[in-house]
Amino acid sequence: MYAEIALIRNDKDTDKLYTYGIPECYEYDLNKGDKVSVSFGRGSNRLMGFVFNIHKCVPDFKTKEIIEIFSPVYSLNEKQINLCNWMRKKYACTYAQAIKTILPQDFIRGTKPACNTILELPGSISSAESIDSKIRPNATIQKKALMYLLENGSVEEASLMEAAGITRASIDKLVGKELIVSKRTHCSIKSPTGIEANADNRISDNILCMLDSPEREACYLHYIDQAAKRMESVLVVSNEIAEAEKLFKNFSKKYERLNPVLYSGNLTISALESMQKSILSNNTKMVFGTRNSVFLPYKKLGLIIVDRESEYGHKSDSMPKFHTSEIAEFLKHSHSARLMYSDISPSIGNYFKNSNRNTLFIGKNAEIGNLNGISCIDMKKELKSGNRTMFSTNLENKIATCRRSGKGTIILLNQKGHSTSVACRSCGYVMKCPSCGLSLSYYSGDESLRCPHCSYQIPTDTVCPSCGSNYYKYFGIGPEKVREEIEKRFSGSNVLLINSEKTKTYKELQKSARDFNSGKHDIIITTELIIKKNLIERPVLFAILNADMFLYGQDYNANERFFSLIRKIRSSISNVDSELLIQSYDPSQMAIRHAVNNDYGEFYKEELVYRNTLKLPPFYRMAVFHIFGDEEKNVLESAKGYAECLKKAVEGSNIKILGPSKNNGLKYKSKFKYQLVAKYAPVDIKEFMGIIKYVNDNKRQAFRKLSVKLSYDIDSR
DNA sequence: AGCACGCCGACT
DNA sequence: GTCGGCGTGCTC
Repeated sequence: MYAEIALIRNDKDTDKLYTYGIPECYEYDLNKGDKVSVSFGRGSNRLMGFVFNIHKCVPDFKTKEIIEIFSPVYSLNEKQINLCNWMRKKYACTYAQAIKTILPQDFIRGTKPACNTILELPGSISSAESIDSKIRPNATIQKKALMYLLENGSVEEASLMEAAGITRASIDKLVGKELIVSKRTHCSIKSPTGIEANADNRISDNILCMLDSPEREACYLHYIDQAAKRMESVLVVSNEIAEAEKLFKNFSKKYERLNPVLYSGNLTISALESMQKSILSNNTKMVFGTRNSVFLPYKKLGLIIVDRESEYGHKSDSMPKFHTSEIAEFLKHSHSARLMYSDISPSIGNYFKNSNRNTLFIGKNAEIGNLNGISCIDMKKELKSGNRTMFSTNLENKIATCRRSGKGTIILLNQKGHSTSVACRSCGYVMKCPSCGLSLSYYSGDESLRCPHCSYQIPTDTVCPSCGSNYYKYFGIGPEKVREEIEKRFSGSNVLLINSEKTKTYKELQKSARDFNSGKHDIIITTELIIKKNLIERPVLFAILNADMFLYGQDYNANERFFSLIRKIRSSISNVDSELLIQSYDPSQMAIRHAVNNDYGEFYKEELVYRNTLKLPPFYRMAVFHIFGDEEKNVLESAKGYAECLKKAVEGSNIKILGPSKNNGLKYKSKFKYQLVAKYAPVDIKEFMGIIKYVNDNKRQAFRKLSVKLSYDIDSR
């Protein structure tokens, strides 16, 4: 009998199945999906691997034998093996990357054996003297091990390793010298891959739920009940653990009989093991978690809910860069499960996909939140009437009224610092970050200039470094400047500035919200941070000082994000006396218009036209390649080489390659990073995957030699 | 990642 | 003739 094994190595060269012989003593115990260890290469290094196939046909090359089988708690089940094969194609990733994504790290490292290895002394050794005569006098550990065997008779390998402090490799050597006899017992735990759910072939239609709480929860309950009645499992995937915890708390009482669990990344290995066992044995039929919970070994899923589908948290940032919804679609097919997406403002891409199917849309025109009034101010008119400040007359009056009536004000700004750029009025020199090339923001607190992207920071200079004049000017509105203005205009106001630098934890954010709700502060200047968490309780005036700042981003998602932001503001409002005011220099922009009318359908229609004419997703797809490393010269050279090879490979096709360009993210992983973007039509995906494979094979050695690394996202959004 | 093999120049 | 440095390619 032979097993085809995927090896766990960080190497694309060995990304294929290797055939190993199955020792006779293991033939009964070994199952597809089991974790094993094998020797690989000329050295005697052991590797972990997973069995992808078992067969009888004798290969026409030499084979080695499997060394050890591990406990079935670490195994992949049939569906997970199918998922691995699918991910390898879909994301152009390796077996090892797919397996590492599916199984917790601890399971790949874990070494609980499936079969016990029993060790004892051979008949020729019966006394301490005979041990001394067979080993060298300075081999203290070997002596300790043999003495332990002499005293205890037959022992398990693990207990000898612990008692004598001896490694497995040394035991192997002693076995080879016939100083120890090794015997294996049969596996006591049966592998769980045996019984598979009988999938009926009826793939039900998706559900897209656009309801806001509490109707949203009621909708979940309805479909969970249906699945529970059929004795099927339910998976609820949230974008972040706090959200998953909230749902878990709300739902777990009602569904105690389904033994609900909360799955998170920071569980201990023993907790993970017992959770896996409970899901495998179909004892646990309800799981709440973040994106990784889609990889648990479900027996028969009846319902998958992807909660807050449009949020970033659903996308993985390490290879393979999967999105929860992609894996959920796979699960839907392999389990014949129902799949529900839920978001008050679904992503354009997902809405588009589901519009072309028989998806059941729920709550398309549902009310969102309790907004009392929404208005839009044309700042061009303000300019004409002589108001050159950042506050329209209307806004200024409203803030004053709010202060008198005890209403709070929240000013939304997606900027940092005091001023977003600093330039010399005399020569036009603009202060820029030397590594990112972005305009430096001015921070009034410590009189510093900082890069909005990296950690670059310098003290403010009094003279221009280019021409020496002292005509510096600060452009662009940052939160610090807004605070100055407010304190000038509304004396006695207590302004709170919330940003991601000062408010790092959820607790700090909660405290800020409490202070605001209690009236300790009457005005907050913040990013969208506080809205997402639904922490505001008192009646408020929301003000967006400059909607154009959100809309003129270089990102094609800007419209979508702005529209979604307004929906979230609506949803976060629990108090009926709240209102929203949007200032813009061009209020006729369609994202603003539809956001004011709260009309997703119309927004979607118009946005789709725009995406289509500009050949953007969902009509075209973007793949992003990151080339990174610690030596800039090597990284740049590699990026250029990769781009050249890629461009040559796509010649004659409809695929377009942009770049390489410098990218400033990823500062914690590598010092330098360059980025390539490929734009392709969905019909060209097969051709494109072939090209990626070809280019990667071509460039692998060059990258390795220069210690440059590559990661990519085939379908970025 | 490590190991072997093959090619080539240097040195006995 | 043979030793060793280095680049390349394979590992079931």
